[in-house]
Amino acid sequence: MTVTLADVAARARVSPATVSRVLNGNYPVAASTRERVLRAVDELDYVLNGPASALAAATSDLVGILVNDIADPFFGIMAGAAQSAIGDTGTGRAGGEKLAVVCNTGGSPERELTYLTLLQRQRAAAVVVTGGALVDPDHIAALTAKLTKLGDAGTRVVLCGRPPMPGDAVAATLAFDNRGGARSLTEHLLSLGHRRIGYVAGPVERSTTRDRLDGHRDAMTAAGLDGPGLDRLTVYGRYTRASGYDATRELLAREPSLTAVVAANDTVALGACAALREAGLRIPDDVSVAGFDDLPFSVDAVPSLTTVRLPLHEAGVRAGRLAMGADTPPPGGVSTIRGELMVRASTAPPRA
Amino acid sequence: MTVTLADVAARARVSPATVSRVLNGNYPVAASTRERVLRAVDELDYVLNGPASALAAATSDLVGILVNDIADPFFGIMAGAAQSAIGDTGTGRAGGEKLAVVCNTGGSPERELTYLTLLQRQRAAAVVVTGGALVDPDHIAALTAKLTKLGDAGTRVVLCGRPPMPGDAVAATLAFDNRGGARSLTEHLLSLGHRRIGYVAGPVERSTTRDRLDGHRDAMTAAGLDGPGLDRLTVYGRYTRASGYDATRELLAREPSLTAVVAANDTVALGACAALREAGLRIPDDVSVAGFDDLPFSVDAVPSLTTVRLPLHEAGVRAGRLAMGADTPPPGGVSTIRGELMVRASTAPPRA
DNA sequence: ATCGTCATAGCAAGCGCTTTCTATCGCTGA
DNA sequence: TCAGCGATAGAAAGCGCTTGCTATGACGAT
Repeated sequence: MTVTLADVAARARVSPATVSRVLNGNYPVAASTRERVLRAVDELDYVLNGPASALAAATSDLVGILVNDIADPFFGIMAGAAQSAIGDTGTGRAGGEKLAVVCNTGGSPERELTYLTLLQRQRAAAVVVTGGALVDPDHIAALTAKLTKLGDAGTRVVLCGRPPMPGDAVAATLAFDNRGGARSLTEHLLSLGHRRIGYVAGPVERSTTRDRLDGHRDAMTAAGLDGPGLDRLTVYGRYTRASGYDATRELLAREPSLTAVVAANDTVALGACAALREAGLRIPDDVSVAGFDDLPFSVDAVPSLTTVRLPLHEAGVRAGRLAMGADTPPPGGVSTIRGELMVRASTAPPRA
Repeated sequence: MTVTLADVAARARVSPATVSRVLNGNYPVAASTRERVLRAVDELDYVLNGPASALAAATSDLVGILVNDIADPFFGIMAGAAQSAIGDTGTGRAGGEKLAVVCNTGGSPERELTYLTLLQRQRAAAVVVTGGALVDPDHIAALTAKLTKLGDAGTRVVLCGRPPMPGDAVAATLAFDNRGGARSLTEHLLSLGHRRIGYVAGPVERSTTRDRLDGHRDAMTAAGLDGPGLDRLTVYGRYTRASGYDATRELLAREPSLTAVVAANDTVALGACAALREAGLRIPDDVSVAGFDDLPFSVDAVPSLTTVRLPLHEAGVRAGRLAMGADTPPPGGVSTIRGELMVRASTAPPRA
C-alpha cells in the first residue's frame, strides 16, 4: 500500500488539512508543526498523489511542449530550452515543480490534435506549441478550436516559432521572421553576383516553407529576377537531408549552370552539398550553398555553412517563461523574432 | 463550466456508470445504449477528466521517457521511436491512448531523480530511462531505490541504452554493447596499421565513457600496445563538439605524431576533425578519425565518418513496446544490443 | 406456471486531496 | 475582567470518475 496524506497526518499528529497546507505552503502553519509534518513526510517517504491533487485543486502541474520531430535539433533545442526554463521557474518549494514534458507529433496534424486532447484531459497547466503550422484551413480551424477550448479550461497556450493564430485563444506567440531572414539570405547571394539561384523548399503545406520561399522570391523579384524561371528553379521536398540531396539533383538536371543553391534549412543544405559534390562541383568555387536555422552542426560543415541564425534557445526559454506566467506577453500577444545572417565559407562570388 | 461525465449521462439518459463503461469498453453495454452515449459525448464535446479518472482507477495513461539531452539526436531518435511505438500500441478505442512524454534531464542526476518523482506523483503507467548511467555508487543507489518504488507502485520500468541495475525493480533492460563496439573500432584502426592512436573520451563519471574506453583498451592491450602511453593518449571531455575540438588539440600537443583519433561519439569526432584540419592535417591522409553511434549526420561529414552504428531507432521501439507490456521482456530481463562497425572514408592506413 | 440464468443498467461507496468554514487559544486594549 | 482579534488547526464537503454489488427484465428450462 502506498503512503497517503492521512498516513503522514497521523504520524505527525495533525489533520490531513494541515499536511496539505504545509506541502502547498499557501496557508500559515506554525513553524514547529511544519517541521513535524516535514519530518513525517520524509520518514514515510511520502509522494503526493498527483491525480488526486489535480482533481481536488482543479489544476495540474503538467506542461506540454509539442514538437514536430524530436530527433531534429531544431526542435530539440527549443524544447530543451523551454523545458529547463519551466523547471527553473519552480519555486524550489516542495510541490512547486512543474512537470514539463515534450510530445512528438512527427509532423502529423492528427497526432498534434490527439496530443492536445490528451493534455486537455490531464488539465495541463500550459501548452507550448512549436513547429511550422499547416497552411490547410481545415486544420487551422480544428487547431484553433482545440486551443480555444484549452484556453477556456485555464490552460495557458503559447505558440513558439510558429505564426499567430486567428482569435484570442492563445496567450502569446513567438513567431520567427522566416520571410525576412530568407530575403536577406538571397540578397546576400545576389550581392555576390549570383543570378541563377536554385531553391530547395520544404513541404508545400507548411507555413514555414511558404514564408521562407516568399522571402527568397521577394529578393529575387526586387532584383528583377522574377518570372517563370523562378518556378523552374524551385523544388519542394521535406526537411531532411535525403530530400535535399534528391531535390538538388533534380535542380542540377533542370539547370546545370546554376551558381547557387538556397536550402529550406541546414539539414536540407547538407544533402544539397552532398549532391553537388557528387556531381563533381566544388563548394563554394563552383556552386554556393546556403541553409537556414544555423543548427550546431552547420558551423562544422565543410565548408562551414552560410545560413540564417534563429535564436532557438532564447525563443524556447521565452516560451517556457511565458507558459509559466513568469513573463508578461508581448504587446498584442505576438512577438516576431528576427534571424541573423551568418555569412560563412559555403558562399562566394560565382565564377567569372 | 466544463462538461462532466454526469452531463453526458443526463443527456444520454443513462447513469454515469454506464457512460464510464462505454468509454472504457470493459463491460457489456447494449449497442443502442452505447450509441446514444457516444452521440452525447460527441454533441457535448466531452473530454474525460484525466486526474479524476486516474484517481478512481488508480492508474494513469502517462508514460515518461527520460533522456539526457533532448537536443542531441542520439536521444532524440530513441525517444521519438519509443514515443511512436507507445502511441501505435494504443487500441484505437477512445480513451485507450497513452500520453507518452519525454523529459529532459540535461544529464543532471538530480533532475533525473526529480523527474522520476514527478512521474511517480502522476502514477505513471511506465517509465523508460535512457542515457548513460553514472558510475557514482550513491547515485546508483538512489536511482535504484527510486525505480524500485516506482516498480512497486505498478509503474513498468524499462532501461534503454543503459547498463542493467542491481535488483529486480526493472522490468527490462536494453543495453548497448559499448565495449564490444569500441573494441572492434580500435581493432579496425590497428588492422590498418595504426599504432599511435589518441582517444577522446567522454565524461569520466559516465558508464558509457568507461565502457567505450575499456573496449578501446581491450583492443590496444591485445595488440600489445598497453602501458603508460595509453593514459597519455587519452583525454576526457564531454559529449560535445567543442569538447572534441579542445581535447584533440590537447592530444596533438601531447603527441604530434599520432596517426589516428578515436572519439567517444560522432559529435565529438566532428570537433576532432575540426581541430585536426585547423592544425593543417588532412583526414584520413594524415590522421584517421573514428566516431561512435552513427548519427544521421555522420555519413554526410566530409570525409564520411567511420563509426559504430547503434540501432537507436530499433532500440527505442523495443523499449516503447516493452513499456507498454506489448512485448515480453528478454530472458533474464536484459538484452544486449550490438553495434555494427561502419567503415567509411575517415579512416585509412597511416602514412608510410 | 416457476425459477434459475443471462444480459444490462443503476446505486453508491469510495479514490486522496484541497479548501471553506468553523473552532480554539492566547493576547491585547478598554 | 472580558469582548475582540489574530494566528492556527480541524471538520467535512466535495472534485469527477470507477467499480463491486444489487436490481430488473426477458427467456428458456423444468
